[in-house]
Amino acid sequence: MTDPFDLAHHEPEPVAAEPAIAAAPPPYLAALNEPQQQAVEATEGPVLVLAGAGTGKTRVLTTRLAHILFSGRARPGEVLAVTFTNKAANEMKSRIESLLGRPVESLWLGTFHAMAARILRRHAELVGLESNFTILDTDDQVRLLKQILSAADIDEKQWPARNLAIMIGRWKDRGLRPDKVDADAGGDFALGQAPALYAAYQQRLTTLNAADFGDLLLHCLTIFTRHAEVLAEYQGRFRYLLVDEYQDANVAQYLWLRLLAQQHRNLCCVGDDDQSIYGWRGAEVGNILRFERDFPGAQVIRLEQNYRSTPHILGAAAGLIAHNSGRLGKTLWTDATEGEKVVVRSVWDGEDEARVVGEEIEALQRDGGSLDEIAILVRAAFQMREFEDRFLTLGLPYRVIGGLRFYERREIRDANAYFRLVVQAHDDLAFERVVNLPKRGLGDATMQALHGLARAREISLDQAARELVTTDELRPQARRALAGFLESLQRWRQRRGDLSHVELAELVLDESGYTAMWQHDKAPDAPGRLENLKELIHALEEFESLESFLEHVSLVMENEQASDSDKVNIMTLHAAKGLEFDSIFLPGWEEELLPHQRALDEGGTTALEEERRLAHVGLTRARQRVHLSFAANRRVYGHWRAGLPSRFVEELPGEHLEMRSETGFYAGRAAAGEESFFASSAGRPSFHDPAATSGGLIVEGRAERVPVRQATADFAAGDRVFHQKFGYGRVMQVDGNRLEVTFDKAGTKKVVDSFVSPA
DNA sequence: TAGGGAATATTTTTT
DNA sequence: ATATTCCCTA
Repeated sequence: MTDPFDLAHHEPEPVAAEPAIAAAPPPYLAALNEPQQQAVEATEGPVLVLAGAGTGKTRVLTTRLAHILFSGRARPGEVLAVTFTNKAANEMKSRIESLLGRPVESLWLGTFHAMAARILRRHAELVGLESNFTILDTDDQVRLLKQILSAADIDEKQWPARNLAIMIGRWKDRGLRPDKVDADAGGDFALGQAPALYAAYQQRLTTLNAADFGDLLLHCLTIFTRHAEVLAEYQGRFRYLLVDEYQDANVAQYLWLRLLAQQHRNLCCVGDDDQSIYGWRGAEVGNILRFERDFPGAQVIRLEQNYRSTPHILGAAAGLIAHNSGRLGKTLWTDATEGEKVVVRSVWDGEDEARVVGEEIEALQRDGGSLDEIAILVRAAFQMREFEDRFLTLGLPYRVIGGLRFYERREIRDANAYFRLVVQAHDDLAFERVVNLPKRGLGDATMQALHGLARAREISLDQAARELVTTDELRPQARRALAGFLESLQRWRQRRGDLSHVELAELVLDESGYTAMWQHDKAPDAPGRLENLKELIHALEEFESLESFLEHVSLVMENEQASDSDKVNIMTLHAAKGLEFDSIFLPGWEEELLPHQRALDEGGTTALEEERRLAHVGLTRARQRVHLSFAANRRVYGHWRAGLPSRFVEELPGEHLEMRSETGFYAGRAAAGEESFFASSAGRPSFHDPAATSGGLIVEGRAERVPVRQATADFAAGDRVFHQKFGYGRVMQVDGNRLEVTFDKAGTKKVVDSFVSPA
């Protein structure tokens, strides 16, 4: 009620002016197609917007929100809009502001976790926390669980803390508090003690005044169910709720939304069941499939006009995803002209694949294409290296998207631990992290003593340390070091009043010796770490206080990606969701890699369908062209393995494909006495090569040997050839069946012609 | 306490 | 192959 920015007040057209608006729709509506308009205007009651890839989902979401505000249906503080990533939240915010033509501050717009944290800070005492509770990240969690495992005398070797963390995370995803977890839910983890360990972990978190990511939602649920008046407050407040990427919501998030939406029932969820690729981290496709049942009277609006891809790409994607069952079903269509067919190519191995992709990219570049508009989407990170290697030799600029985030770096986490300790003296995890960093000569013995005292007295490590230095318990050296550390902490805490938080941060990093530690480190990455620390200080400047910065770090820190010069993008298929590029390369469409073997092992058919959706996401990222490829051989963790084309290749409708496989290629292998890639396929799913009709490759992937194409190839000087061991090269001289070949990489060699094939 | 050598585990990722 | 993590010894 005290929102500083009350839109309804400033708005020249209050609710009474509604008919006039309807008669002449505002410009932002006119720019939308029919179903998009419906999705924007269906403000009342539950709405599910099924938005296929490239159908203008974000546009609908933002316009809908703007429409709700413009029409005076709600003030900014009465709208809750949730996303999964900060990137999505930021994008939505800036687009809404540009639609409204002014900044909006009081909106509840952010990630599920940020919004839940905001609520939880206000009512923390209801779940036994203080409002300044610490938010632990995955790393802290695992450290804590390690302690709990060792306290319970469980061999961390046999039952890794990380696995327990994942297990607990999944329980939290499903909204299960320790008392709700089945006694046998943990399987044989630590001989069935997992649920008890979960309870101990929660106990410990409360003592530490800390919450992990899952708790943010879970504690909210606890508060909502146990304190009707608190729930009622938020239910009354949020007149309209919007949810992005609903297919990614887990059960806890679903319950959270359902509770909050109960009073006004104006819940609009936007999502695409065909893009659900996060089941492995708790997302429940069931949420979106059950929407109409969960919210009776719900309208379902389908956005099916695709503004991104060509008909061939959409056709290929549609044919693939049609193999999934249990879909809500959408048929994407487009006005676009036909465009290029999806290029499917077989290659010998990963290196070959990278070479071919490199060539294609150079060709695109020659035709005036921008590298920024090209992306290589891989299933697993290890596939990236091959491309990086190749692009380095070609001098082709690239960037890798994803990977370690800024705040996950060790030095940043260390620095933050110092800040946390200054702000919150009893942050034991932070204390432990930095008490001996840089080395102060405080080892196991000291820590044992500290922990013992802290546990016995139920006090924090900081307090325990203060007591311990007044006794003779520690060796004089350790005692002096610990006293010095405590003195520094005290000094820094006192200076919070007279220094700005930025100056204080610099002082802490400096006086603690942390900066000096890296300055003296001769490791090659030390200078980079110092750079990062500088960047951290720089980032601090944008915040009012250390506290607000720390909240930002744990919840809202962006994955800064400098959009610098023109570069090819390399990323995983997961990281590509929500992005689009002119040209997409999809390497590694092989059995065991694209339907990933581990996914299949763990999740069976469900996982297979998720893998298929992943492939579908890959295809639908492309505006103009897709080149996909599979390799006959791939080096996996140092071992060569023969592979089969992915079953997904087979599932693509042939009319949208163009096969480009070098004829005679595999024969060359067979002739050289290698085990053919198809020959190794006995007992594997059979593979029908769509090229069989056009390219004269292998027809059925049965166990028989590929017919040897006996040297129809007479080589002449100047021919490009390929050799299994030496790679590509050019024939310099012919002497009977012996060739002198200058290889691109291996230099000049004499080889027998049956060992090379035409390239 | 530190540093080296062995052991281990390598899908996907956000908060 | 490789990177990280862990354990043990000096």
